Amino acid sequence: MDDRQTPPSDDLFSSAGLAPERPASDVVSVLLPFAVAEPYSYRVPHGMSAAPGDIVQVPLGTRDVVGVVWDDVPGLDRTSNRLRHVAARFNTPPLAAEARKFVDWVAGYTVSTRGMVLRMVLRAPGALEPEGSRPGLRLAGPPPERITPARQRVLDVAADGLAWSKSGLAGAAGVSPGVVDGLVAAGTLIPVEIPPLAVAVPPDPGFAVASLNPAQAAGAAALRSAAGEGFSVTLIDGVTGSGKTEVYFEAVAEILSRGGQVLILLPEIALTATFLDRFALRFGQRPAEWHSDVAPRIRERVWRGVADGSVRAVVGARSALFLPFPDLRLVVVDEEHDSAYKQEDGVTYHARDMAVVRGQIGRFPVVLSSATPSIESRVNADQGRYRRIVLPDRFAGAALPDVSAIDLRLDQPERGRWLAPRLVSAVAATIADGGQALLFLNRRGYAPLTLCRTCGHRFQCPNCATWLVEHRFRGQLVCHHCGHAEPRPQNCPQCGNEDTLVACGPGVERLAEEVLSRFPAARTTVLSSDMLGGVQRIRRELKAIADGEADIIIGTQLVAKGHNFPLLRLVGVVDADLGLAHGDLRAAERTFQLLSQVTGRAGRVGGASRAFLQTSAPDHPVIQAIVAGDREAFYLREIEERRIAQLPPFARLAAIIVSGPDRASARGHATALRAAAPPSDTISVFGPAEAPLAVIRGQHRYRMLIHAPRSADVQSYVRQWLAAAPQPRGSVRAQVDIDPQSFM
DNA sequence: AGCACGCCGACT
DNA sequence: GTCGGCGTGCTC
Repeated sequence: MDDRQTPPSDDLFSSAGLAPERPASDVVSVLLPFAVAEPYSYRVPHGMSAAPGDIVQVPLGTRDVVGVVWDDVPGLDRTSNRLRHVAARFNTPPLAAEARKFVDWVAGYTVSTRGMVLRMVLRAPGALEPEGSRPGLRLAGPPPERITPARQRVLDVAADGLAWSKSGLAGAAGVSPGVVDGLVAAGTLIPVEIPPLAVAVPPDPGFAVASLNPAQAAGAAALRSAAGEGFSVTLIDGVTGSGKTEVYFEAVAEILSRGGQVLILLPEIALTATFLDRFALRFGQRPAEWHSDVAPRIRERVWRGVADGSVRAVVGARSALFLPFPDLRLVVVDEEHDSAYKQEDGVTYHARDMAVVRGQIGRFPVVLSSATPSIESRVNADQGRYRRIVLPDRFAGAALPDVSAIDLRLDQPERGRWLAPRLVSAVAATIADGGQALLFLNRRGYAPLTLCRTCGHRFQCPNCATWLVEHRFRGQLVCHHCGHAEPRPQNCPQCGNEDTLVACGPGVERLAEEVLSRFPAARTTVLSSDMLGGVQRIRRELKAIADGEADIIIGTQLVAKGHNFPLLRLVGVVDADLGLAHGDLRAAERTFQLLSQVTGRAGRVGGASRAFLQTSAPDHPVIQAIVAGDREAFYLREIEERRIAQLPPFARLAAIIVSGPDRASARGHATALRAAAPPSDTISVFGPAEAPLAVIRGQHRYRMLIHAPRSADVQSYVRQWLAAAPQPRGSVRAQVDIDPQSFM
């Protein structure tokens, strides 16, 4: 029956004896954006062409879905009666071959399906429809017979002859929309179509060329020449304030002047606002912005602009790596060591590593930048796989702060207080002198644990194996893993006794309480990611601090990252040991990075500055390295320890996390999986063991860890294993995490 | 991802 | 006796 639909052209070919086969474009592979293993085959209708990269709509079951024509040879041949027809082809630029190859590669590496990776590419659903023009008004007709002051104001505003939206015009003239309607009825204003807004004006590489110091200039020259040489990775390694951004901006300028597209990745959304301004100062225009906080309409516009090449520069979070760039020629990964680059759910990938792969596929340079490079990148640079640009000095002679440890065993805070006498007097001296002091504590809320002093009851999250954190300001007990919140009761829910609940340990709110009682006259600000008012509020507070509107800043991790506080003279780390507590393989590295960053906040511009680390382990190598200002000591030691223990980057790790609605089902499947692990001489499997955070959001979790030599193909091993193993049943899940960063 | 198909509790 | 709960599995 399908034979009836054979295209006439085929008959012509066959009758002429020219082509024994029908044209291959008859049936195409279409990759669909969900967890199907392989692309599906569809027939291309007459009069439609469909080539790899084309974005199409195809029928699937009872509905139509969006997919992308892929490069695979179709799995079904044209005689198959399962074939259905491509419904439509979108009038958008095709997904470039480089981007398709990237999707395939990421899926292979992360042991996920290509469809799931494609889903990350197609994450701006409205972007495929052309943006409709908006209705507008323009001054064109004769003036109205009756003129009123309000009408005159509208005419004055519209005298520029440009197209205005109705509300825009009314607003600018200070009149109600009714006045504008009257002028439309009079024929004075005529309706016109306003074309869609351009997303971003192309940045100008020559707008404000920076003056660079000799080290920066050398680095910039190296990056500029790398721009024409195909794939390379360069690590810019320089202390806080050494001007890394200015250096890689020169690489950006070089690519922009060659007409290529540029992507700059940042780990944190809160950082992008100031960064966009900085970009605009150098290039005259803000770049396009891409992260989860961008409004859907804008996202669509950016997606479309990237796809059609009109957007030349994007600054974004890790997901920006999956934008449909047709001509990407440079990726910069700023703060490359940051753990926010690791996506932990869905397709688990590390954006820094995937950026390097993207460069390899597109044959263009990748730049990694950090004041505290990851051990992985540092080793790659040491071994010559990455180039390295070292920026040794701070700008304008700004010195790194003088760091000392305060041994909490000798210099104890009073009971129920968290600041040691030495730190208190340093804060007092700093603010008396007109300087700012930052107290860093990486714990949100008031207290990490609340218990009843009579019966010992502890408040636990109903969905997670965690204690509830008291947030006194909100009057709630909150779980930091699932968001569960309940009011803090007056009486103990277990024994019923009144006023017996006590807060244990400090959070930033409690620290603020202490600071207010010690320094009642000081202007104190608390900065925390859960602050009321969200990202906007945080940005305002950061600016106020930079403008000198605070004396004492109390902050979590948020304050450690990339914000410039020019007046800061003193940094006090309230609990320097916090990150070292749960000794996973990256604990030392992460603590080193965090402490370097937070102490580096002080003294960016002129003047002596100090930092104190409150610690119970002043002899710990990480603390010692920070106090001595000896980065190299830390790196050499940490790299050597990894080598001896055969841990990454000297070996490969992968994790399989089995989760289920109850402990038994999770454990049962994990055990069954373990039993199915293929034997290997070189690859070892450890576990299953209950995850350190055994329950999150009601999901009980077991972990297995796979350890393999660098040369091993872990992905193939895991794929074979999972293919042969029993499939999870019910709501049990098994998730693969290649190169795990978190072991919780 | 949806959506249908398929087997077990409270209702007209 | 039926409506509907969502567990399971398929979609070119």
